[in-house]
Amino acid sequence: MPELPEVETVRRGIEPIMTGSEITEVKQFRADLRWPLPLNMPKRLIGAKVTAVGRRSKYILIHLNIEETLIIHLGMTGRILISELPSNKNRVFPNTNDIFGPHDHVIIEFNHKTRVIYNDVRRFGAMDLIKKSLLYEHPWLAKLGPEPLSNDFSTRGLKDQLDRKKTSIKSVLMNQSVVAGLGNIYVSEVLWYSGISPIITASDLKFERIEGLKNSITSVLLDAIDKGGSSLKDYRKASGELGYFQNYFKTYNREGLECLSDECSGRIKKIIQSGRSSYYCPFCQT
DNA sequence: CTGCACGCCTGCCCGC
DNA sequence: TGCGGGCAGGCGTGCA
Repeated sequence: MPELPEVETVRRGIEPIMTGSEITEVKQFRADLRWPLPLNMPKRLIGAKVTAVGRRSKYILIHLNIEETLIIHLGMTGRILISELPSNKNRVFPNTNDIFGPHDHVIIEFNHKTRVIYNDVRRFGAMDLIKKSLLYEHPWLAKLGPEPLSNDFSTRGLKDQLDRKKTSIKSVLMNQSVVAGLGNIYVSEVLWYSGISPIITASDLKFERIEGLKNSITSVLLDAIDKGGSSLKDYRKASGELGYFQNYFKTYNREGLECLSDECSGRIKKIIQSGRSSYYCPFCQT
């Protein structure tokens, strides 16, 4: 589910409450999500202090004052929600604040009486603890392409990648080793803003069009982050609020509706590429 | 090597 | 109303 803008929104939500805070308790309700959770995770985390909350692509990085960093991935339906711990003074039994949902899998509590709940219906998410010095050699991170909102992302670099790909631009932009963080929604949106058809072969794109594509990637992601990401079914901000970028979709979920480009009278078409839906305007995306 | 179908899970929506 | 099929924001595996 969550793509770069949603993950960044969650990161910004948890950053102020986690940074500088000490982990006082970790409750883990199952041994695995998509993969096994780190062995003895609660024991390894309790007592550690969060030094920073970072992000690489769709992965949240919880930096700690111990030798390990916690990596969190939200998969398709993962959420991170902040909630207050019940105060002992007002504690009643049963304490409704301690009744967790069936999809709450990990709870991390902090010294200032706030807790963070990891909830994931489909359990495609994952967590791992890895030594700081090996963080970017982790299999999840090692092969990622440039961060699209960093200086590592350039038209020239993107062109070098596209030139070597003989498949559709849609599939290539979904490939996390080409550029990190895009998913099915934002690839559709970015291609609409660039006027590029999702079915065009990546290596056929000329420099000028790739420059437009690169600029669209940057501007769409920044705009989506500004709007708190896109809330369809599962995604929520850490505060529980909805993002609202979905109200600005030009293509995604708009099959049969009119193209929103000026002076275009086309309708949005839905096709399947590599098993995933692509939405585009056949008239103004060429 | 590349590209792609598949599976992992649960829930929801649609058509019959 | 009930039920089966298809679909969903990701990603690693295995095969051609």
